[in-house]
Amino acid sequence: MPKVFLVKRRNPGVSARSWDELPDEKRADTYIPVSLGCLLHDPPEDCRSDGGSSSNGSGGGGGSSSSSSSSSGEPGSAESSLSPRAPECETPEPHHAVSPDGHLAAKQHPVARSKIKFTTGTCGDSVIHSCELCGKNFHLQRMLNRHLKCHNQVKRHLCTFCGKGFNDTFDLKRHVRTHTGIRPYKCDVCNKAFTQRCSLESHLKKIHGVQQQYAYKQRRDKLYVCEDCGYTGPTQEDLYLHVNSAHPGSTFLKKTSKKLAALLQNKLTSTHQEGITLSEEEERK
DNA sequence: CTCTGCCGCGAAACCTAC
DNA sequence: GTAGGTTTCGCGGCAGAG
Repeated sequence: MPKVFLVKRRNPGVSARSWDELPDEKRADTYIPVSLGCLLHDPPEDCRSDGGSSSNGSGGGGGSSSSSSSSSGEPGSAESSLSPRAPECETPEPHHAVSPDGHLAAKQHPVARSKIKFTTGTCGDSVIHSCELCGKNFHLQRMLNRHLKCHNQVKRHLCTFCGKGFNDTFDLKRHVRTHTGIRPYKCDVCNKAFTQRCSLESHLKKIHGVQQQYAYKQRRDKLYVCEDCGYTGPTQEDLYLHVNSAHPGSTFLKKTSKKLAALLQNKLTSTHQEGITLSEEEERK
């Protein structure tokens, strides 16, 4: 990645990974407090409902980014005023929870990183729905609705390990891998493993010179990952069978839609039956 | 039709070798 | 200090579930 993008001011002499030990005024101006204290002390329903009081500011803006802040509506100023630093509820201690499979949680301190990206305010030609907060336009109302979540201080999906909040379940799921150490994407060449596909692809390209055969934004073959043990399978059925046998109490099984579960169970029993009839036939021989 | 989960992209922050 | 690789995550697009 070109260093030209690394334009954020850093707090001299202080590792960003110990920001949570510093008072806010000593942090970089792009710091977004984790507000874990609030998360831990406030009733969860407050933190998890949309439109509630402030909690986690990450993603809500308030920082500066050189890359994409341009174009209509002065998004930078809009977001800055929108998201002043949230009232602090600092985390003096990492939340040492234990994951369902016994991982000691939060060996690392929770990290409040400033990942503020400004939107450009442009989104195609047929612009209809406009965000009043940052000026970004959307061609569909539902896209605007979803976008509005990113301005919301309250994150609906909280990490059980460190308390960090996310707008998206997948973002949370992806984040949790940093605690569980599950790295589903393995390099075939050197066996190094990564938590995200793009990390693997970046590695393959830079280290091994392997160019991906996918077009821009083309979806890759889905990899089904067991978040309990890191097992990966090529199909959902494969993963279901694994979880069913290895982690019967897994939330994955509860979350799997009844329709799909029934489908897979049918398939499972039918293959089981096939196996029985085959063995019976072999016995007759 | 809306909501939600998943995806890929891009970028900031971090790490480490030199 | 610099360069380059890695980690992490914000967010728009898309597709499936409800």
